[in-house]
Amino acid sequence: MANSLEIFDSETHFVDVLLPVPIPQAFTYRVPRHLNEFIKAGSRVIVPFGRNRVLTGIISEVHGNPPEKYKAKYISELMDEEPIVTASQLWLFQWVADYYMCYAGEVMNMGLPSGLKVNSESRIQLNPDFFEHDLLEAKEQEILKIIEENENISYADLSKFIDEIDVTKIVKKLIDKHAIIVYEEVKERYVPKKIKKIRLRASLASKKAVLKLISELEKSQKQQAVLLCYLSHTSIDTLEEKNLHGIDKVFFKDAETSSSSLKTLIDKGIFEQFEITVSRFDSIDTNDLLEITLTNHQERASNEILSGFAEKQVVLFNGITGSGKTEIYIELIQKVLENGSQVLMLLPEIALTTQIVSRLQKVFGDKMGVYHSKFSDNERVEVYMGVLSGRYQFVVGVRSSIFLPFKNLGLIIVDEEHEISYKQFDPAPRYHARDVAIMLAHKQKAKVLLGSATPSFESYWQALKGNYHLVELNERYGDAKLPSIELVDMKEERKNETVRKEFSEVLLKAIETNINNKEQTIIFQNRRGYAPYLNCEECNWIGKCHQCAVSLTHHLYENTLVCHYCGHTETLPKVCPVCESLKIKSKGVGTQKIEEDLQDIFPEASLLRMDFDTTRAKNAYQTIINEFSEGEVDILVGTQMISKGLDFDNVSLVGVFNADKMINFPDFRSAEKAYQMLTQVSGRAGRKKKPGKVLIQTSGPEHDVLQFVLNNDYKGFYAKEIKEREGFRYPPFSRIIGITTKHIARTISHKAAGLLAKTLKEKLGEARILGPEKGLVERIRNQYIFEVFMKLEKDKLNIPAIKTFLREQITELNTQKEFKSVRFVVNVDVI
DNA sequence: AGCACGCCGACT
DNA sequence: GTCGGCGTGCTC
Repeated sequence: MANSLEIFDSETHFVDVLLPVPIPQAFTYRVPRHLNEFIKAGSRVIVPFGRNRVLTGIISEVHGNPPEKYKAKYISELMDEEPIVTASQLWLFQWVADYYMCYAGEVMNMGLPSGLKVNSESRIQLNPDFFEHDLLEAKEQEILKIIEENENISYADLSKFIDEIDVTKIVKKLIDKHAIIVYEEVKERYVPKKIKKIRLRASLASKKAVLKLISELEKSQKQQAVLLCYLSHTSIDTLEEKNLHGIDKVFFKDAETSSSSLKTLIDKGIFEQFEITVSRFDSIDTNDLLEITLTNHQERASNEILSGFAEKQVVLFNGITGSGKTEIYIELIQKVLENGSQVLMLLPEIALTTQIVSRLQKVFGDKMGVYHSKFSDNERVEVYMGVLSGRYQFVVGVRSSIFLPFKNLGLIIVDEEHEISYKQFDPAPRYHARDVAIMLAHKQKAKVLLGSATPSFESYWQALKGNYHLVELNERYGDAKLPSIELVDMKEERKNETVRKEFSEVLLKAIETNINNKEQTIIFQNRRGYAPYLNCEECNWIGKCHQCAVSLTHHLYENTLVCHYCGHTETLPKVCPVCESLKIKSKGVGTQKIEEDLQDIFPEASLLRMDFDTTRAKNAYQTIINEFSEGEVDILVGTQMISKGLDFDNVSLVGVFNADKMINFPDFRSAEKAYQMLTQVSGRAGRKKKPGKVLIQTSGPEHDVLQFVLNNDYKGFYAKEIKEREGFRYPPFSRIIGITTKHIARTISHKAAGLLAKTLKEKLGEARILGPEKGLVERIRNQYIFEVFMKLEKDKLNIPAIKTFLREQITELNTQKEFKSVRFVVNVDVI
């Protein structure tokens, strides 16, 4: 109907466009005829969306079917001559959306660097057909005058012209009266990096001409100096050829020549200035690349991996910490690159800024692209486009680099495969980079190497079942010894009253010895801030966040109370806000407190702290690591950040402050996580010649996780835990889908979760549904949180069908007026 | 998700 | 009276 008056022929094209909005439907736009021959799936388009929004989208399909129920709008602009998104990426966006129960547009939004999207800015224009100026109020006239004088002014600039607080309101009135027109100006965000260069006018670029010029400038000493500076950077004998490229303008500045003289020479037409586009990444000298040789053990492991790939798509490489996994990776990467295929190596975010990348760079030079979240938008676009053009055949990156435009991957390496940071938690898509990597590799017929010293149960289980090939390496590199691990029984120490500020005597003695021996110590406490809560000893008041159901953490240096969930910050009260008592005390221990206490106990020692708070700035992380590696620092206090991919030669002691919190966390995975974390942290000790020592403070030394860590017995630990998992049908025997309800009213959130759980139980049986339970934190940002979990056996159930059913049930609940504003967040494979 | 529209409280 | 709070609905 909507199209009844329009005439379409075989030359009328339509496109389905992926837009960065969480809406299930496809959006169909019409293609203006002049773009017909240029339109391709995978290219970016700018489209009007809604009343006056302008968005960048990706064409997912070109077709000739006019939509039946509405009139398609026209594309406003085609941004690319050639697609910048590959067919494989389009497929992956859809696969991730289906599997993780979100929308392809959301996946696209996350997968593309934001520099590839456009910025739009509202600009204002006079309406040429408006003549009723006398009908306007004074204020409106005033603003209209400014617009008249500054044609096409932006909204933001307009408010700078006038003190009026509510410019927008008056502008709105002017729009209503048709005095002005507002439109969206769109511009690309990516800005290529340019440098300014200087060269001689072509006719002067010869030895003869230049010599003449030098003598002509005899009277203008400063200008002559500029010219001589130029010649010192080129070469007078090959001037004609060298002059084409010119020299960087900064060279003149570095040589401290007069900038006004340079300008004069440019104005006289002797020099000319031009710009070239350069890469944002420093080029690396490719003549000086490092060669690596493998030890016998590494050689054997490498060969086993290769023969594993002959049979299986995925190889799980279980190599203990310090076994030199990186060298083996390098060897494999080189082999795959020689075959002309691409390689992607995934690293957990935090490991990426460090030593491993610089090591890889020494081997692969600038063939290797690095994709990291601390890069700027512009830098990320350059890596993206570098992969697309084939300039980077090898990329090391964080989890989102699985969405880069690879065309012929031969190998994906997922290092520290067990790391839970591979799973994106918020926002959608809540994907697991390792699992998506396996899917992507399957699609591109590539191999996957999962590496870990403490494999996830999922992967180890797959390996033992024979679905993955398993390679193990139990030798440390060189003569490095595994650290000796000891438990410190805090109950015992408390009884003997040897505990000082929560530190055991054993640990303090060990630190002291270490300081005296000029060796370094790492203290691990997985809690940042100074103290986890503030408590009034008079009335028992506890500082809580007003919009989340958690206590506020005391941060000493900032003198603040901070909510670690919503980021809310307030200044530390001097007296109790309830009873005005002065007896308000910090309780519990965070990294700041440990740092302070250690400084107290060892006033001579130099300390560093590494946690979320000290590593916010772009290079802060690197700075701390450098400072610590240089060896002047005695003790490094840190959260789990310190456990990832760092090798310090001089660390001979690792102290784990409180192991009990990790072990007793209410989650079926807590033992697995605690084992992984303790093993990783222990691995930081004694990487070179010195055998390291690890001291774990605990009040429950008999706990079997600790016993397994002590004996470095991954297999024993796995064997015991997997039985329990099987008994309770927990992963890897099942898949868990979590559904979270969020609402400002507790009862409504609870009721919605309850109803959903009820229908799911009816459909799938009581045993498969857990909950609803209130969230681990009951309220975050004023939203009450309830959770329902589905435990679905992989082998018995049709999980895609269950997902569809779940989606329908959520939609159904959202149509009921009581639950209209309840937010349902679905998390497939919750961790 | 954003953004506009629309319907009720507390204020110059 | 009106400003502006956020509930509701729509986006090709």
